Amino acid sequence: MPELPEVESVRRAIAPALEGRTLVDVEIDDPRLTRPLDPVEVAAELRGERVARVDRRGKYLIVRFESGRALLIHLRMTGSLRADALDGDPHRRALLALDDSTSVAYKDVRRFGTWLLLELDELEPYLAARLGEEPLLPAFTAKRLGESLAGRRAPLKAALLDQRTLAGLGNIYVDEALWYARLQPLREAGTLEPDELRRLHRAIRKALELGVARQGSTLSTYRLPDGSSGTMQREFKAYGRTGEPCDRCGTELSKTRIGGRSTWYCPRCQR
DNA sequence: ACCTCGTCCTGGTTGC
DNA sequence: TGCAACCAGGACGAGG
Repeated sequence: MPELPEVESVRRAIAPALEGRTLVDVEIDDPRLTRPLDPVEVAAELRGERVARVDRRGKYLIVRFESGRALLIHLRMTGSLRADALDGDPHRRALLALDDSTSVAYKDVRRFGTWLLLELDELEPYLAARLGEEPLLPAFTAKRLGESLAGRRAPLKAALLDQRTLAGLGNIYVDEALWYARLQPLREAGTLEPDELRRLHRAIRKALELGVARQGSTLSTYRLPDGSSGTMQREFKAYGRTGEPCDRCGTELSKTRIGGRSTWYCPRCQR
């Protein structure tokens, strides 16, 4: 499931292939990808655009064109960008042909992913309405985290999955961060003490930075643009480890369901 | 304003 | 063995 570390890993790997290149042909096969817009029209709009830079905000990839427009790509569950045409792949949903005769393909088995073409003045409002602080930037502090959780009665797990609290955490990295922070996922989000907020702030940073360093976690479909796998799954402390001993205290890890999402935690040292 | 839940999707796994 | 039911979850909209 592409979360911040996976999207950032894809960005770093695909940026050199796209930056400075002109889209000489664009093919979009799945109407769902550009919904509610007609994929044929979006493809036509993209043709001739030259890529200035590839950025990331939360779990969004931002392909910025020299015209000022931007293509906002969200991989959702199973989307992936590949530095390859992926000819014959039944799950290829779009194909970009570049002016250096290379191709970038978009593959998405479950078709949750989205492509949105925005004008220069639409991009920042679109993102600002949906996303909180960028957790790996200096502006994200324990104080800011406290402010975004203040007064909230939802469980910590649910509050951290909300992209407006902070941008980029998904089911995996929330469980990992809460394990590092020694905080119970059902804790009421607005009740954290200053010391707990500092622990959570450090833990979020730690989980995400390790994820980026390992180029994301490959459980089934996540791949880097060259088709290789991330290795963060080897570092999991909580996610998916039902019944395994906690690396800190040895207690068997528990699995529960919070906000409709599977949640793993240590019932002894996460309070 | 805040919170929870159902929906969209497909393929792999589980259970009868 | 075959097939149905279940499970995975990011974002969004409906409803409380």
